[in-house]
Amino acid sequence: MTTLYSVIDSSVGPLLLTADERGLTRVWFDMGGESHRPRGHWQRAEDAVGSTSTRTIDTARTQLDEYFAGHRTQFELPLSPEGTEFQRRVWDALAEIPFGTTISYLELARTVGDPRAVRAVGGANGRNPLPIVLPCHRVIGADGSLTGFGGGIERKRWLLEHEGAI
Amino acid sequence: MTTLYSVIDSSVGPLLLTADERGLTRVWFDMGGESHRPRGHWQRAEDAVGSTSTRTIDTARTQLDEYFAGHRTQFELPLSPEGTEFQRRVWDALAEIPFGTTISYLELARTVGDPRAVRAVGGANGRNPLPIVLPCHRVIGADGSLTGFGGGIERKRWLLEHEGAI
DNA sequence: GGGCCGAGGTCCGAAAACGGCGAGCCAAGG
DNA sequence: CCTTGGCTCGCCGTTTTCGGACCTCGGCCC
Repeated sequence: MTTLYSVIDSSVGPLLLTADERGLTRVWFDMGGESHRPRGHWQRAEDAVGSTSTRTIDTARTQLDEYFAGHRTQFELPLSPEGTEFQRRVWDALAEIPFGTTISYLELARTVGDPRAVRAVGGANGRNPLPIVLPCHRVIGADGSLTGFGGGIERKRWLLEHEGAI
Repeated sequence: MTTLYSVIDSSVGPLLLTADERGLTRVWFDMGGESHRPRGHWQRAEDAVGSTSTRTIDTARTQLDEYFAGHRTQFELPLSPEGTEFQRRVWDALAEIPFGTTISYLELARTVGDPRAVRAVGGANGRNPLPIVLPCHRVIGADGSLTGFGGGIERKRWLLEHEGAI
């Protein structure tokens, strides 16, 4: 199971994408420092044309471009996020939130099954490996505050304004 | 990083070898039961001729044959044992013990740096993933007793007699 | 020979700390 | 009154920490 990567440009800065044979594994924002640098054992997607993983990254790039251009409201590509059973349940639920909509952590917890698991849902949200594609930015505080975002509140606000959901 | 395997015959019974691109990863004795059965996701070395890993396994087979035939007293091939930093220090030290020689756990502990870490060295020895190649069988009790061996004391005795070190 | 103890690293399970929250309460300002 | 902001507390999955048990021993005593 080899991992490929590629960096693309976007309205919220460069994005580092990684994928394996099963699908897209991560989307990283450039937060400065180490986190945005490719790991040593990854291979450049450009050097492995024709592979499944490369096709996944190409598709992701295309659809993200369309999203930022305002021509796409949902993503359709193979995903392969790694996480616990609970986290995957939360992330699955994220995919159901429509473009331009927001919901609260409480509501999200409810759809996941346990309204009391609010903070746990917050945690899982914070560890979403596929921001933008899995729209964790559409989850906000019950009082309407933006609360937090792995890529920085600024990017969260930008995305919500771009979707006309501010 | 894919793992290849192959089974070879030896004077102490069949040996299951595994290797990855970096080198030999494990040598398993047949202890009966599950432990000697290849894991599902490994590939047969014979089905991947030409790869680095296959060459490693071929080399290992050849050198082990020579060792058991009495024509070889040390191994020269890429190794890739997995373990903690402490364990690797111990295993590195193992490689320095000459053919036909024995040392005590205490001496080994000393060369590793801390004479008090005797039992820890015993533990690391017990988890040596590359028996025979990394000669953990040459480590015996300070009073000359054989004490223990992952592959069974019988094999330890056989190896030491074969090396004329009994 | 047998038994007891001290030693260092690892493994494993238990317990505590930590969040991208929400509700309830209280105090201050309009 | 009503709103805001600041606290406190309970909730739940995850991560980290901590404490014991275990071990291919060696030294000491009987």
